Amino acid sequence: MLSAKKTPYSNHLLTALPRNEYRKLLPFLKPVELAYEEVLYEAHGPIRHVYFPVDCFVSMLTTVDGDRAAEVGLIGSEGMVGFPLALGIAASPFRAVVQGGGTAMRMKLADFRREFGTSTALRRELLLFTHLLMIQIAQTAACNRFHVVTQRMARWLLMTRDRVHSSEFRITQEFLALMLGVRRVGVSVAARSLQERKLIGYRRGSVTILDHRGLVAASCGCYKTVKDIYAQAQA
Amino acid sequence: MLSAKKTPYSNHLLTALPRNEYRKLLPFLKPVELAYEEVLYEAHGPIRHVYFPVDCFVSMLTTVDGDRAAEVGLIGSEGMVGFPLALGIAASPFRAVVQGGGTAMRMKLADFRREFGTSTALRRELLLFTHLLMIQIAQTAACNRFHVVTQRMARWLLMTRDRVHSSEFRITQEFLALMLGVRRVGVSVAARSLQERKLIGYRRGSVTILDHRGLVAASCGCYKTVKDIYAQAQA
DNA sequence: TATGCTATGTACGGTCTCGAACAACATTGC
DNA sequence: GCAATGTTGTTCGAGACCGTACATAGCATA
Repeated sequence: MLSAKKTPYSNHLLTALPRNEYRKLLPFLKPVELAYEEVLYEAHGPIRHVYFPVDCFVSMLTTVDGDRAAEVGLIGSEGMVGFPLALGIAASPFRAVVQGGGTAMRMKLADFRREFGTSTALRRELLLFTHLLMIQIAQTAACNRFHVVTQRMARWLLMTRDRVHSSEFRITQEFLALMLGVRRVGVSVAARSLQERKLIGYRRGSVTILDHRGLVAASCGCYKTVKDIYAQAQA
Repeated sequence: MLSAKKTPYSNHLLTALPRNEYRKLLPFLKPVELAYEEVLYEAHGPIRHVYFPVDCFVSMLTTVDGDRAAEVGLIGSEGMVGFPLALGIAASPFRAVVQGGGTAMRMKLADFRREFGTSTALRRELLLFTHLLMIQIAQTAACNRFHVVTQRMARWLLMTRDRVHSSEFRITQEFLALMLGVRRVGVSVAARSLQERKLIGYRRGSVTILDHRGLVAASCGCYKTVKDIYAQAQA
């Protein structure tokens, strides 16, 4: 563990609800510890619980050609894993894998459906979040098309930082390569490039962002574009 | 015009509605002719009308780095342009450009909002479509990462065929390059490759799919993956 | 301390795509 | 007919990334 104390952060979707609606949900929310690499949903698999990340975050992966996979979206405390339920779908189109281990608030499918049906505020929040996630995915599509590994890696590190609320986090180059859909060698080279520019530091299995602004400059505009849209929508 | 007669096709979202709900919408639906390259929404621009394509189709484009753009999704008669309204958002995150000119049913924003609020079936259909579009966008993200121009071009041609319900359609290599986010030269080479394999034919500004199955084989699996998901969901 | 296992570094030739420039051809209007 | 415009074909060197293989370094356990 990198920090001894629990982070004071909570889930943004929940805290944005009116107080009485939030109270109404509380009995059905159960804090759970999610472990690194834990699979919450398989691709096309059933959604039995929804998760509101608190200090962890989750990758959404799409598979192509049977085996290869690429990350299409990242969900942290700004959202909910299980968003397809907001569209009335109880199956996850993507594989959902826990990246940064930590706490999340979990709710059973049946409870969620009932509360979702009765809470206008929850519906509004969740549909807005789904909209934002869609934008993130679309930006990833364009980003994958135009930007080089180093830029995409910088973007990923920044997005992760925003979701774990920490400049240091555990991640191996191998895993990062899986997320970015490139060879580990590519990550290795990109990481060294960022390190030589003193933007990040890394040791076996963990990365530290040393120069946030520099890293933003080294990343593609996709980071800032999406972040600004999120910030504006959730203001 | 490639065909003298009007196609008998209609919009799937509308025809899937219960008859009485469809009748209720009819007074507010106005058929309009959409022209090639017409811009329905600017990126981040307001949505003043929604469009249910009948025999035309529309590209959703995301901009990066200020100028470059890439297509992230294609909407035809299986859906509705203006889907963000289903999520309660009246601004389009993407630029929406008419690709294949033709007919669409248009509805004013205020009318749509009112009907959307009262029709359970319309809500369900639209949310399902939004879910499918999300999957298409995510698949595009992965596809952009892993597949070469020829495969992606084959996929695009097949997706377009499905949406215009015709094996021949007007498209220049220049425009196709914009959609795929590559140079025109890349499209030129890919097109010739497909032509030499007798999968497509093309002349100045128009393409014909000669061998559908062969083209599917030449495309990446992304085409079939997404198509199967659409087919299953709309069965 | 020795032994594995995991994580990272480095090297190689090959392929795809890039940006740029120029040539050839088709279509339209004068 | 000619000129202007729009569409497609071809070439060049450069760069990014691929797949693969092998070497080194950190960490855990016995």
